[in-house]
Amino acid sequence: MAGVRERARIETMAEIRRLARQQLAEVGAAGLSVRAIARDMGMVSSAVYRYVPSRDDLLTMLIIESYEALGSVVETADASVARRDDLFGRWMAIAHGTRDWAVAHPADFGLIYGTPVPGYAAPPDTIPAALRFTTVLTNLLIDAEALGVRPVEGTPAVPLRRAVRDDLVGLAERAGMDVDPRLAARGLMAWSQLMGAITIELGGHLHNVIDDPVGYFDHAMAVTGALLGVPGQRERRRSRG
Amino acid sequence: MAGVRERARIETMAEIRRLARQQLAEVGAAGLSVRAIARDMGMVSSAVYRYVPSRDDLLTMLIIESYEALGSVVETADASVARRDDLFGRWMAIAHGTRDWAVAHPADFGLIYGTPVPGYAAPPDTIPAALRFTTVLTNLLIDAEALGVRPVEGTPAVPLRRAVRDDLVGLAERAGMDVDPRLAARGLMAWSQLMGAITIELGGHLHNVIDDPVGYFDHAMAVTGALLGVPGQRERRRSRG
DNA sequence: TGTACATCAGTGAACGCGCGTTCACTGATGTAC
DNA sequence: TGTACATCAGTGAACGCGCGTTCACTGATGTAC
Repeated sequence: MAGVRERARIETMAEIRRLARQQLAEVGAAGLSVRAIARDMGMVSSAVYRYVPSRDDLLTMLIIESYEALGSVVETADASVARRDDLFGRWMAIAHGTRDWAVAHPADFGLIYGTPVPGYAAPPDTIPAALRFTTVLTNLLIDAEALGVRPVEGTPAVPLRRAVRDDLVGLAERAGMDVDPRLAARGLMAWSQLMGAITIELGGHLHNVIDDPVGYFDHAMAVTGALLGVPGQRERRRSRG
Repeated sequence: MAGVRERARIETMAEIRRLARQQLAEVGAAGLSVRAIARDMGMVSSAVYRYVPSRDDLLTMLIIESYEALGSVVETADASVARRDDLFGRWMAIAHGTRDWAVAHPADFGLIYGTPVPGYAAPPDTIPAALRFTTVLTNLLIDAEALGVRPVEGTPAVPLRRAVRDDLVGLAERAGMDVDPRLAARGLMAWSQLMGAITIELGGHLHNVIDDPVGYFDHAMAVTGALLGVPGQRERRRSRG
């Protein structure tokens, strides 16, 4: 019957997380305060310690949750594209999914991809959660390789230094990808382009520059997709017609 | 004779800034504390108020200084390339200059391009300082346009939405550039790719992925440069030979 | 060159505030018999 | 179904700490005559 106590505990826990997240948005990670949460809940501060071992653990919890939330959003976005060989469509869905989430939850995005909080080292528990996002991208690369995409076609060929090549081969191996290191490099670049575009927008650096941030983002991601070697609708339509 | 008093004042001011910057690195922007600075200087906390009107003004000072420092680094990097028509060389110098500075001063980089501190709104005084960096990039675009660079050549053509096109035309006009909006878009993208690559590296997201971050960065920026339409050494050598 | 006054760097105490965390406690909810 | 005991959510006080900012002050440095 899920006991009254247990149900209450779950609800209280959820409330703590909700208020913590709200505080994150209002005062930032460094300002996150156990006492403030207690105050918002109409509790005495020590009561919160029945639910959360310490402030740092609370922060870790929020980080993991944010990774999970973004991971889930991106998995859904990718999965929403029915034609699995529409790599461009999948890339655009992933990119827009990420941006939409980041714009809706800027503080959460900042928590995981923003300036690291000095003195706080994210514990290893966060790694699996963080992998959800990158796995979606990795799978896209694997499918691209399987479909015979080569990043060099149609986009500039830039040589890869030996050391970087080795890094990328290692990355591919660990991820179980059998992928050309150049394609892997393009994947990483697409990732950082995505994060960079979002970071710059959230940082307000497009104010008075771009009034249509979605439009600009869409364009930038389309170019990035092309750079990945993933043909856009236009190109594909042409090559089919 | 620059008066003893005046010289002392300048030195003390410099010391405050130095310690503030050190604190920034150690505890982050949110943890920046007037009292801690005073403590480090062996002064009483109220003494600092002879030099700095308030904590927020101190933060603003640091932001402006960081923009100036980065701007200066990038101006120097760009100027260090003797052949002004070597657009690729200039781009690479700018990119590496930015990364080197960011790696050497991660907290300062975070202050200006990292997660915004909630509740703190950068005053307009920061704008001119921020423009130093973007002006260097803008000039590169202007020179690219003058040299007849068209982003479409050799890199994927992706159509620009009307609204974004208008934004970019406006941007170009305000910056005094007579530049194809597509080229302007590529310039913005290069900027966000640059910032994204650095943010991701500083955030530790390349740990256990890339052991040679400089090499990877160099590759990524070379590809980005090609995307800008700026021919790389290799291509240029070939087209010359 | 010497004196009288103004400037200003730095002191020390205080105001009112917030923080994380511990601990002994009360009283309600759950469990075993 | 009823009683005895165990569990556990939440209390309230306390520890020791840090913060930004103001204010009346002392004493050294600078300036005008």
